[in-house]
Amino acid sequence: MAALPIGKLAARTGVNIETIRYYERIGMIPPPPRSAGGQRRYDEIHLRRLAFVRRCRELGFPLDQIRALLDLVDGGDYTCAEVREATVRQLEAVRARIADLRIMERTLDAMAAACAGGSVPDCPIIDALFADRR
Amino acid sequence: MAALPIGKLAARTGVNIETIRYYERIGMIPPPPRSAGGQRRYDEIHLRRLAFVRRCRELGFPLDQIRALLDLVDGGDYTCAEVREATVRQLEAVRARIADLRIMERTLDAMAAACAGGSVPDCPIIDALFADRR
DNA sequence: GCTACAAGCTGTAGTCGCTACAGCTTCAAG
DNA sequence: CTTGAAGCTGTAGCGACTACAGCTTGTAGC
Repeated sequence: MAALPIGKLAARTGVNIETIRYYERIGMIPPPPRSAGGQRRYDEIHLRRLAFVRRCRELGFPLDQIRALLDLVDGGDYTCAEVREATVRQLEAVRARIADLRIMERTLDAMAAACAGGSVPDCPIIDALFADRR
Repeated sequence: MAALPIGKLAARTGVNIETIRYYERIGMIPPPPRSAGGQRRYDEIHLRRLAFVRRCRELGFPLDQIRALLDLVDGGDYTCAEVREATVRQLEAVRARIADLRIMERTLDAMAAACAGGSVPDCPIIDALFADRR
């Protein structure tokens, strides 16, 4: 029924056209059938799958993990535990990244606070950046 | 006095050898003098400068911003306000990134909580990933 | 002085996840 | 039937490294 050209698929999933073609090239999504003239024609299954990839990307999953997830789903014999495993691992990765960034944030904030921001050439930020850590 | 070969510089700054050569190639650090046989020999000035770059990278500054910062310092006529500007902008970038990641964190956490993790093949995480946002 | 072998050299290619062309062809509305 | 939007392939670029391969140099111990 719905035979979406790539532009419509892009509009409906929020995934860039170039990115869709890229995903196909690297095997993230299956190659769709083509029109007589060679243009890609997508259906609801492609839409669902691409939306899944998009959703995972928004949650920070790397492409190879998404591929693994899709393989699980495609296999049909996946267990909830396997999926939960991947999710928890990703959650931990996100938390680790946040922890890193929070250190950066505190340091930058302290540096900005130490600096009056005047037109004097002697800046405590530069001093801090040049200072040896540890 | 101190004529450090690249390996020692790497050890003292915590910057990978390959990365040091890369920084030189892209003009982040000046090319050092060479030994008779063509090997790089660094001094304290190089050490300080590389440590500065390292410190900025740890704080998440992109290389071109670090370059701008170094240009400011090299010019000698920088003002505290300019440096503070760059720092505050970087702080904002870090905070924006944290905000993004916290959304991911909450979503992943909710998904993991919704999932019992049993060996049943019907997984609420997969359902959530396939569900339309909005 | 000689011998090992650690350390350094250059240049190129790969990583991740896209994004941006150039130069062409096809589709679909009027 | 025309026209302009949309799609096609293939390649190259981004940022910030990292990892070779295949060679040369430096240096410590004898």
